[in-house]
Parts: sequence; C-alpha cells; structure tokens
Amino acid sequence: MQRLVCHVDMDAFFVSVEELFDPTLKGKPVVVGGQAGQRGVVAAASYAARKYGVHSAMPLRTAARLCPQATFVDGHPARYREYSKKIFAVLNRFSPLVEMASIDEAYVDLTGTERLHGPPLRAGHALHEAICKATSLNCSLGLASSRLVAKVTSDQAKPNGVLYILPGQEARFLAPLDVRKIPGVGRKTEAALRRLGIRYVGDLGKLAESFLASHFGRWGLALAGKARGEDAGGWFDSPIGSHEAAKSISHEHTFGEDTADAVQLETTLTKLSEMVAKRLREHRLYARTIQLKLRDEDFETTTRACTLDHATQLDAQIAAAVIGLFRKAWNGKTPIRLLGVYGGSLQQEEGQMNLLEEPRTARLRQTFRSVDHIRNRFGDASISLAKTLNNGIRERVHENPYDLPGKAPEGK
DNA sequence: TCTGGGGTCCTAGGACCC
DNA sequence: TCTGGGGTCCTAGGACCC
Repeated sequence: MQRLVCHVDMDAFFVSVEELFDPTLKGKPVVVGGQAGQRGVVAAASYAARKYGVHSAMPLRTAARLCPQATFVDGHPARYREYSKKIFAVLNRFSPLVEMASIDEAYVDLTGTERLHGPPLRAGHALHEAICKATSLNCSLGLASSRLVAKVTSDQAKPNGVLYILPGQEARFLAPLDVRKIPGVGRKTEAALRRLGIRYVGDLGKLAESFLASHFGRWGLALAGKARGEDAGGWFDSPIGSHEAAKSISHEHTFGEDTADAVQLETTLTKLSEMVAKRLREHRLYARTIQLKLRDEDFETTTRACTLDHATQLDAQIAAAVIGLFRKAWNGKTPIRLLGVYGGSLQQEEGQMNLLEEPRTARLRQTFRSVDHIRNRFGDASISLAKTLNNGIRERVHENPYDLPGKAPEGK
C-alpha cells in the first residue's frame, strides 16, 4: 500500500496564540520571546515583523533595532501547551498514528485512510479545516510518501497552505531547493557543502555516494538518501506514533548580567536542581547521570558530568552532585553567563523501587512529594531548599539538605 | 548578530574487561 | 614484556531542531 504521511506545521504559532488572547496584536509586528532590551532571542515573529528582517533565533536587541515599533511579548508556555493538546486531539480524529514532533508540529500517518477521508489532498484540506475550526489558528500541511518529504513540503506550503507531492516525484520536488531545506542540514553543514560547490539538493544527487562518504562519513550517505526523499536511517525512520520515553530532563538559566558571585551561582544551581528533581518526580523518573553546564562571559561552554551509584529524583542529591562538579570546574573568578543542570540516563520508577532503600530515603521521597504538592498550589517560590530560602516552612520540611548520609530528619 | 531554553543524536577517546 | 580485537560504559563537545 502507498504510504501517506502528513506533516502539520502551525504558522507563527506563538504569535498566533498570543493574538487570540490579545486581538489588538493582529496584523501588527509582534515579537514573542521577551522584552526589547533583554538578553535572549526571538521565539517567534509575526509576518508583519518578518518584513523588517526579524526572524526566530535572532537576538531580541537586534530585532528591536530592525523593528523598533514592534510589540515585544513574553512567551506563555502553558498557553502553547494547551493549544498543542487541542491540535493533537483534532489530528487523532483522523488517524490513531499521530506524533507531536514539537509543540507546534506533528506527523500523522494517513496510510490506508482513503475510504475514510478520500484522496490525499481532500484528506489534507479536511484536516486543515478541522484544525482551524477547533483552534482558530492557521497551519500549513505537507502530504507525501515519507516523513522527510512531508516536512519539507509543509514548509513550502507556508503560509496557510496544503501541498501534496505525488509518489515518484519526491526527488524532482526536492532538487531545486536549497540544501538548507533538508532537516539536519544546518549552518555548518551548509557551509561545508558550499565549499564543495553543492548548493541545491539536486547537486547532491549527482554526486557519487563514495564522494559524500569520504567527506562526511556516515552522515554523507544519509544525506544522499535524504536528497532522494528517503527516511532511511536516523530519526525519520521510526514509525509515526511510537513516542519514546524522554532521555534527559534539564533546566538552565542565563543571568541578566554575568556574575562571579559564588553564593548567587550556587543558589542558582540549587534552584535548577530543584526544578529538575520536580520534573523527574512528575514523570516518575530517576536520573543516574547528573551534568553541569557552564557558559562564561566569552560564550565558552563547558560541561561536566558524573554518574551516581544510584539513580535519584531528590533535590538534595542532584544539588550536591552538581555543586560538587561546579566547585571543581569553576576557577572562582571568571564571570558566568549561564548555568545548567541536566539529568540523564533516566530510569523508570519500576525496577528502581529497591528493597535496600534506606527508610530515611523513603521518608525523604514522601517529603518531596508533599513539597511538590505545595509548590503546585502556591507556586515554586513558596518552598525551597536551605540554599535558596530561609524560612520556617523549609526548616520543618527537611533540614540538612546536602549532607544526606547524616542524621535522619525527624518528621515534618 | 553579542547570541534563550528545551531537547536529540553523533563522534571520539579512555578505561576496563574478556 | 611494547603487545590484538572487540564490547561496553563513561565523559566532553558539537551540530541541529523548534
């Protein structure tokens, strides 16, 4: 049976959602991601702002210079997640095989749904209309025989379009496009290809695979396959809807101004550790690898990782590990721009429940569940570890956050 | 251009084991 | 003692995506 993949990509998603909450923004140059003077980058720009050269990933200050009259809006992740769920629900009516590839982008496997939804283009238009009706948001839609081609197609359909590539026409459709349009080809690969005189996808097809392999290794062979529109190898190869478990959970923070204040730095690491631990508990996951990320004033980035004897989801254990790494990695002088805390090598709760767990660790776990509950009701700032806060609630919740092997905390 | 925050995947080298 | 060929785990860095 002919495979039919649909890729759905929302148009200027964050901006469009903000317009629903504030209709006066409609038609104006709008930048989502932060205020004009802030450190940070553009998360999304309205089409009116794009006319001035503003685009996502651009520094906010640059955007403000290019388009001073733009309205700058802070992002609202909860709103975007809410709309993302609505979109998923609509897509699920068309096929059980749906995969959200990001908050504003999804793949739907429509293979074999012709009797239900009609031929590809009709199905596509029905989907497009259903999304618009349910969310009042525009999207663009690509239909093709592979995930890769469907994704490139939805991009070509923008804005607010539906496009179908007939089976057999994949390579011909891709050939005139810039190599940068191939997912996975970024700035570096584009530059490397340019040096070899390769600019368009069609140029790739003309080259011997041995040539590509000699310059790019395995990646070169994958590239040749992509130029033909194949999903073979790598992420695109996985079946649609086979959502895999998270592999890492992380939080990072860029300071408004670089700082070499050890107390501020370690307080921030503690806060980030708490956020990571909270999410681990929400997902019933345990992290065995803890990683620190440092970025200095020159934008030099270093990472330091350690693997624990036992996977954990406890604030204090993560904070202790990451602060240990930090004290070894930082010279105490260099101003720091960014700190990050990562949990990796994640394990499910099952299999982790080990009988050897110390009773006091089990009590701590219970304590943290209660802490999460309070945080969910009253906000993250309501309760915190010793390093970040000094109030009675924390004292009663647990003392001695770093020195776990010490005396057991008594009750709460 | 003065560069966020959340992720994924890949490579490469060293340790360690058989 | 100057020495092979995996396999796996761990760490560090980098490209890329939205």
